[in-house]
Amino acid sequence: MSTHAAPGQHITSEDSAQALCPRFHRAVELIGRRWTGAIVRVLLGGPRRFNELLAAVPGISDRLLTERLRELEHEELIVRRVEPGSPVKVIYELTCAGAELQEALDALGRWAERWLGLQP
Amino acid sequence: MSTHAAPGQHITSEDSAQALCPRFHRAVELIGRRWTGAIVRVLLGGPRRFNELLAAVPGISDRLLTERLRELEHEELIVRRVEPGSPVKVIYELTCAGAELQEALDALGRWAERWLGLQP
DNA sequence: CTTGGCTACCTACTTATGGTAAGTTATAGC
DNA sequence: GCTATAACTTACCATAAGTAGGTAGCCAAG
Repeated sequence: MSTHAAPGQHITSEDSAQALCPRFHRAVELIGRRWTGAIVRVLLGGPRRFNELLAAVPGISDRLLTERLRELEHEELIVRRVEPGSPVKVIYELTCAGAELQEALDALGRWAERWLGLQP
Repeated sequence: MSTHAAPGQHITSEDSAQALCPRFHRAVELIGRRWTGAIVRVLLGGPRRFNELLAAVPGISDRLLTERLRELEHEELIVRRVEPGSPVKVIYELTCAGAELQEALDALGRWAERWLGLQP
């Protein structure tokens, strides 16, 4: 098994590409991106406005929140809804696909409760 | 778990710091780091040697694999065992804590099967 | 006894991603 | 006209990831 293909060469399906389910890989890369899991978890609690998310996800910057929301929208895990008015309200909520991440995120949450101490 | 607010409930800046369980946050930052989820998932299939992991996780470089393995070892999700011999064998396997990620990763895997297409 | 191969790394360098701060547009209140 | 708020942009710098190449220890072939 020549794993590491010569410089510049691409890894082909022969070599190990199927060793790990590619959909799982995509999923972990997607919700694993910094802040994404946290954002989705907040949205599991119901629709939220931009600034509510900013407050609910401690540490994230507005730039990154925008970026992550765009990505999630593109992946169709959330929808963006604009309510016109005095100051416009932009509301984000989970799609069906997004909401179904609950089981996985809850399982991860339970694991974290059990195994992760709190010392940083 | 007290993490979720009821649908529609308002999140204020006071509770924002605690709005998202810090352990969950650590967990998602930990297994969300690039490749980490994939590595753990391979190890759920049993102990693996360095080069076996390299082959089983398509796309990862040896440098990053080393780095991720060190991190996982430090977090006590895996143990590193060296078997002396002609060419030394270095074997990585999950600790109890690591093995218990199975539920969460399986749930994510099921979600990915259901919702993620394959087009890259 | 030198050459080449294997395993499990390490070092240096380049590119991509994340973080910080300031600016923008539009509307509203004073 | 001045200031505020919401939801972003833009510009810039820091950190993380990707790539290339090298190393040490051992073995077996030539």
